[in-house]
Amino acid sequence: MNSGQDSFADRVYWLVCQIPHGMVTTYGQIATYAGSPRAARAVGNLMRLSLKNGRDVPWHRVINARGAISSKGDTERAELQRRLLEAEGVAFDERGRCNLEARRWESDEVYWHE
DNA sequence: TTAGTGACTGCAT
DNA sequence: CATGCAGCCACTA
Repeated sequence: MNSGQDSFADRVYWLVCQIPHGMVTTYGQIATYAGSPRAARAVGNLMRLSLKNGRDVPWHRVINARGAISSKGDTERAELQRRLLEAEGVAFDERGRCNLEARRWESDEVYWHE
C-alpha cells in the first residue's frame, strides 16, 4: 500500500492511528504489522517519543503482550494510560491486566509487505 | 559510524 | 502464576 519510502516509525504511527476507540493491541503486534516482528521494544520507544513530542496518536491503546500496561518506572504515565483506557470501556483486573482476547485489535488489511 | 537506551518478549525457573 | 534474563531493534546524540 505504501511505497517503501516511509520509515519504520512512520508505519508504526500510521498503524497506531488505525486502532479503534475501546480497542487495544500489543507492541509486538504493531512491530509485526510494521514489518519488523522483533522490534516490539523499538515500538515502545516510539510511543514514548510520540508522547514527548506531542504527536497526535492514540499511544494509550498499545499495551504489552500480557495485556497489561508497561510502566517501567513511569508510574505517572502508566496511570494516565489506564485512566484513558478505562474511559473507553477497557477494564483491568486486580493484577492490572485487561481481557486482551476480547479487546485486541487486528488490522483487516495487509498494510506492509516487502 | 558507534555506543547507549528502553512503554518488549519468550522461555526457563 | 510471578520473576529473571538474554536476545532483539530502531532511534538519538
